[in-house]
Amino acid sequence: MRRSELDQPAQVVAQTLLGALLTHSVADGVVSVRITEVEAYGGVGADPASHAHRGRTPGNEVMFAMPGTLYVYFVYGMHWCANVVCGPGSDASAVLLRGAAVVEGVGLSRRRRPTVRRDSDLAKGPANLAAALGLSGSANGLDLLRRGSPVRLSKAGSRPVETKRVGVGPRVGVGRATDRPWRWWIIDDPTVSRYRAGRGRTPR
DNA sequence: GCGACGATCTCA
DNA sequence: GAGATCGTCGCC
Repeated sequence: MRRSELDQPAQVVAQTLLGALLTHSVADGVVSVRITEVEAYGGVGADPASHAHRGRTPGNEVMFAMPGTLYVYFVYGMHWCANVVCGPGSDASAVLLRGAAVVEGVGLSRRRRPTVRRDSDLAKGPANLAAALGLSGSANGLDLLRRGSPVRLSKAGSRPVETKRVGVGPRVGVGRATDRPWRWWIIDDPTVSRYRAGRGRTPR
């Protein structure tokens, strides 16, 4: 996958990433997933629901890195979530990876998620996706396009997803800017998470 | 320095 | 439908 494909607004990149492959290689082995559900988040001042909305802080600085950088953050005191930093430029927009199908390394991902029954649940939901891939804070800031990087993004061997098979709707669990249909998923795919409305909040 | 709250998940 | 669980940021 070329950097220029990611050097675009997150809403564009989000749809590009459907069907793409994300691979994490460690000493124990490799887990590779096919992305089935994504959400776009805007940059500074552009999206009240984005971590970058209020500007650069030590916690969100990776969002300001170049497109193709992996942004991993910690939520709810126990979960990690993974994002692909987008553009244009380093505008701090990003795409949250919410769902995926494990296509390689099912055994390793099952060891990371021992309670899971169905394979389709291994990387269903953003925190589960990060867990199945073994992504945590130490992967924050990695370049997903650099040759030799432990976490890689590619479209090799993946057919583009047909437009008619892509669903669109509001983001999950987001309490601000709830009117933006910035979530995309592959229709009828069992690895797409269930929709839950966010707690309502006064716009900021 | 403090406290509210969050891009979640699991189980009842 | 609620609890687990804690880092981060904004505000006092």
